[in-house]
Amino acid sequence: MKQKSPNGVKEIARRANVAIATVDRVIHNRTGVSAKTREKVQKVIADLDYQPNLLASRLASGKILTFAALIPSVTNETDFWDAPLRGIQRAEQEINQYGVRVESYFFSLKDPKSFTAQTTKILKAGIDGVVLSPSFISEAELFVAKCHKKGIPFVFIDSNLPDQPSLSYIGPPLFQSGYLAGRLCTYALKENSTLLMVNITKALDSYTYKQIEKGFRAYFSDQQHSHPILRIDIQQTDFDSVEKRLREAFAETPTIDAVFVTNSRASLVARFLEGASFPSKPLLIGYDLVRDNKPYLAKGTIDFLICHQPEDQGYRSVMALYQSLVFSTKIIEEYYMPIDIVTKENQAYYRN
Amino acid sequence: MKQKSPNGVKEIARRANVAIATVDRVIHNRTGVSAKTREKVQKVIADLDYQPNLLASRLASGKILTFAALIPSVTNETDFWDAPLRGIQRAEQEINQYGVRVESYFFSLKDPKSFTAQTTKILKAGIDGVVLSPSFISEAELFVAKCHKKGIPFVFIDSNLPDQPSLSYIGPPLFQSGYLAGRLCTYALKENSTLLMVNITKALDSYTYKQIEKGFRAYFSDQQHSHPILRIDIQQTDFDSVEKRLREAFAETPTIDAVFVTNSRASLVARFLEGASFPSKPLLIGYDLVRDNKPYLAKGTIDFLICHQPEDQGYRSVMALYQSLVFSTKIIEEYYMPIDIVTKENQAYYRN
DNA sequence: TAAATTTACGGGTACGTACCCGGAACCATA
DNA sequence: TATGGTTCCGGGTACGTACCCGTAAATTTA
Repeated sequence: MKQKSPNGVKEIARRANVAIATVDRVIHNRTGVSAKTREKVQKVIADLDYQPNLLASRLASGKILTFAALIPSVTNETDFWDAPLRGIQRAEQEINQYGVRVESYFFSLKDPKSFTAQTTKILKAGIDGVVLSPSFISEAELFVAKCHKKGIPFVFIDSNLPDQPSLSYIGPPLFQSGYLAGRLCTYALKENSTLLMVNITKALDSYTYKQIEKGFRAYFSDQQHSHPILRIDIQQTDFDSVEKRLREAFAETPTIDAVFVTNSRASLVARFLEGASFPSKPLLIGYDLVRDNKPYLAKGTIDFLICHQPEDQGYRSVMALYQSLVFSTKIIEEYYMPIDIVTKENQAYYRN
Repeated sequence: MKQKSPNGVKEIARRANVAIATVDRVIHNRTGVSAKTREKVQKVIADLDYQPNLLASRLASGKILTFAALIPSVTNETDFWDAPLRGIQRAEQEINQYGVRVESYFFSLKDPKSFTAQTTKILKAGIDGVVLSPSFISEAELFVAKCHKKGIPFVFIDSNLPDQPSLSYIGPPLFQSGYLAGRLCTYALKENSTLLMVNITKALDSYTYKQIEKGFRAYFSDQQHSHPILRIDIQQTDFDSVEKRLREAFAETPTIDAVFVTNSRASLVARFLEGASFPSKPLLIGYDLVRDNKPYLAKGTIDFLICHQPEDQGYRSVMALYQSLVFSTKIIEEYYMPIDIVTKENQAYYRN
């Protein structure tokens, strides 16, 4: 009934009067083909607008790719990295149908050595691609240099190391997200309000915080009317330390009407605010819909959380490797996540 | 070197002492297998936790699936549906590697007959699955009834027809998005402010508008202090009609401090606001980052746009069909999109 | 009990690509 | 011319599954 005209390489071989194997050589730029034959075959390929059948290709090759994901472990201090991990696993589930494995490696944010230890493991494991959070800058640089030498592609997730030969960076546009935080603060500001910016972290000097602060300040310098910005840095991440410093700050500066916490620890400030009493509660903005923040957002103590779809970051990172290695797709070098505003009202529908 | 233990059906056949064809019969619940043999094979399958190789499966079967997407065409009045279309095309690009085609059918939002005409075409085309926007309720019901009878799965996109045997609904949670609009309005409200809610549409009676309004009102009835809500319905979508009605409304009620437009036509209101003069510009909230809204958002005339990732809706709709038909994955019946808040500051990073 | 059905099952080929292996043609050297 | 080494190319099998076809066994019918 149906006249079957052979498809793919077979048809190319027929038209070019060569064997399938030769077509294969041309397609994969292998040696062992004369210039003349190569041209002839390439012409036929172009004429037919040939698209290889990836099903058949991957089936026949039988290769299985293994990716490594190197991210901080979830601790009881923060479950932020649970979301990217979920995304990574979702991606794996999707593509292991097509012969791809993803192995997750975890390190402690408190211990650079744990990071390095895992990188050693990864290099030994014979991996085809890496997703990593370059939390420790020099250690990460060392690692990706080795990857680069071995020809192993890598993508950065959540924070970037510019000027590295990474396949891609997938994460937030930091400056602009600080800028947005500025805008959101304005809803609480009166004529002579003061803004409070709080860094609760040990790693204050990181690129991340600098960019966010720049953006935040830029917003106000773009406005006609400016407000004083009080900045406090709290190196200890326990509640008592935070409370002490905040109490001092509010005592000293009673005009604070908006608080911006530059990372996911807004819940600590929220707890403080609930314990203290104010004529009118200051506006509170933070980052990330992590476990500890949720109840305070639901109660309205936290007004806004800025989020960058951490799960999707994980998913996209793995898929970027997959796209690149399997389909040779060109990958966007810097993929910036959207800047999402999460509130009490839309939280239920937010895909973290 | 490497000891090859045959995989998949071959290994099952070996262990169960039957032919591959018999294993195949069991896997696909085909007839022609004795109860005893069937059980024996099923046991082996369970023991091995066998997962069929979809690459090989789809390669061998050679079947190609065809989906239809039935959505409104982009007009010069609104380019909203451009985004879902992009998502649909992105999905197609991704899965046509695996033997799936997606054909798009367009209808005019002004003409129910064009909708019906396209459904007829689709039914004739011998389609394996349908994505549709059920803009015309009774016409859509007729169509999906026919699909259901033929065993063709369908998913609703952007708006829903409850109580239909759809595979899935993918779209916004309307009530809650109206609710959020309420919250966002409050930033502009003073003690005795009035709220203005504007419907600019011919199809006012749709489920969509009712849900949004419910949510919007619910927000204010949940607060202690309530504000009067003025609602005006404008059936003509040209600027002159809109201007006239708005002029009247603002003249009559000078206390309007926030305007909520219940669909993507906020740009019309923005244009009016820019033409008029106010002591302080009312807050303006609308829906969707469509072409016409963008400049007003950038200028700050529109303060917030609520968006529901229309491109992703298109993508997810197609993928839902794919997942269901190819992998027999169980699909979430009602997939609600997140409620995104787009402002001047984060617009550049919003993936529409 | 023999013949006619029906049921159960196995052999084998095809899907489109990857890649091994072996042979022909060509070239250089002695 | 004989020998050895390249370069170039084709045959053929494998990947894991789907499905056609043929036949032995079981069952029904005469």
